[in-house]
Amino acid sequence: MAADTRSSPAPARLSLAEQAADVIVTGIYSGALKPGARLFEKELAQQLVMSRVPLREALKILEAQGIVESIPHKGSRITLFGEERTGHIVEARIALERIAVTAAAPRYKANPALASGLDHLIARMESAAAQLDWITISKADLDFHREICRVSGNEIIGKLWESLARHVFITFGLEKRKAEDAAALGEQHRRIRDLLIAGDDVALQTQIEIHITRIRRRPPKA
Amino acid sequence: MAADTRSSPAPARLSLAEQAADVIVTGIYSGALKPGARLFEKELAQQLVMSRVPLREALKILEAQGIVESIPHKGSRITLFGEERTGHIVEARIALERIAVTAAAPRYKANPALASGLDHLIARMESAAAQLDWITISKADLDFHREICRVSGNEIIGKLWESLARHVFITFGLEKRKAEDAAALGEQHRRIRDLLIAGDDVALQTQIEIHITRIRRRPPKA
DNA sequence: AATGTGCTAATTGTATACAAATAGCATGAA
DNA sequence: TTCATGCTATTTGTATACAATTAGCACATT
Repeated sequence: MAADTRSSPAPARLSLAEQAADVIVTGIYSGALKPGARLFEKELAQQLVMSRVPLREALKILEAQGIVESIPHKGSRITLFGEERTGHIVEARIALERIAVTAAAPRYKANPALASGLDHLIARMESAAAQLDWITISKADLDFHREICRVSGNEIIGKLWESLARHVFITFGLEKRKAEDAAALGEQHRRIRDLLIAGDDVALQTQIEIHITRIRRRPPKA
Repeated sequence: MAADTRSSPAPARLSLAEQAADVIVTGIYSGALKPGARLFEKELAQQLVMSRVPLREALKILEAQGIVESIPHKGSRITLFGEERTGHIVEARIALERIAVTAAAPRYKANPALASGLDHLIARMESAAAQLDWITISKADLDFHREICRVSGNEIIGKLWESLARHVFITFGLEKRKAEDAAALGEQHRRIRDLLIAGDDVALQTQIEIHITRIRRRPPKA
């Protein structure tokens, strides 16, 4: 059999608990699960077609990441995402991504071929933007930044990013979406890509901050 | 009955899984569990006097935080803490704590009474230092920085800190300990405390970086 | 000898069953 | 009416039992 036809089973690289965590987060993104809502284990488990054991593992993961808040013997609820929290997420994101690009830039400069990973994600982002497929846009956007973290080689930043990315993803779901925003994404990310290859750290720092902050206060003229 | 005599049971603010996670991390700190070692669920569970269910929840938490690495159907092992990783932890810590102090400083300046929380922790740190009680020193040290995160009001930073703090704690356990280091801790932290109340952000930024970096390259003269 | 194959033991993954704690409501007394 | 008390139903927490996957070893084949 051919080596990479990848037929049926697919070795399952993610545990059931992690898959459940993803489904829950996507549910929050899509609005099916609302911030502040209580999560009943039995109910959620049968919705996800699994028993309570792996579901509880998923809840523990999400609790460690701050997506869910639990009180022993009282249950879990989805963390509230207010104005203030959204601001905190942006702040943390800027801090994290600044280190990531600073560490990654020399590697991209030394080996520009690494940028192909970013190019693929930009392409995916743009094709999704053409159809206003927001969830694919959001995921590709976060994957772009995850890729930078990966290339940076700093695994700690990578782990922290995994937590933060879920928060960012959820805020993406909460935003009002405008077609013009989608159209601008490709250019935004391409600029970051180019600065990474150029290795211009100073420009990167400001560009990252603009890019992350952009979403909230957009220019008046559009 | 008197309101705060807090007799026997104590409402259990932490789930068994979270307690288990703490015990495991402390085990790594103390050297009982070694980085790279595989963790067998059955064995660990009976050592901690619990069943595999809450233990697995603990492992999921630790995996989300990067303390443990798991592969489905193959098991979990403690993440390796090499030179490189230690450096990454320091980098991430500087980035996180910089935002924390920047956000917290105005609050300390506006309300200096908040600093009493820090003072208590410094006191605990110094009394532990007098006896070279390293684990208490380490915990108080991290509690000091956790307190700053708390006062900053940024809950995202708080969550990320919880992950990072466990890494830092473990590196504390791996360090060679010298009495002179213990003696210097009080002064180090008191300086940060003072700058927070003064609200001097620029000085704080450099002081935090020095403080965090200190541990690794110490001055030649002592 | 080297390699491949099948069996067995060990380990992880999941479901079910049961214990403990909580919350809501009804009941009753002040 | 208001507050306290106790019962019941719901929900979470944990243990045990079983299924599925993996790893190691013996054995056979080339």
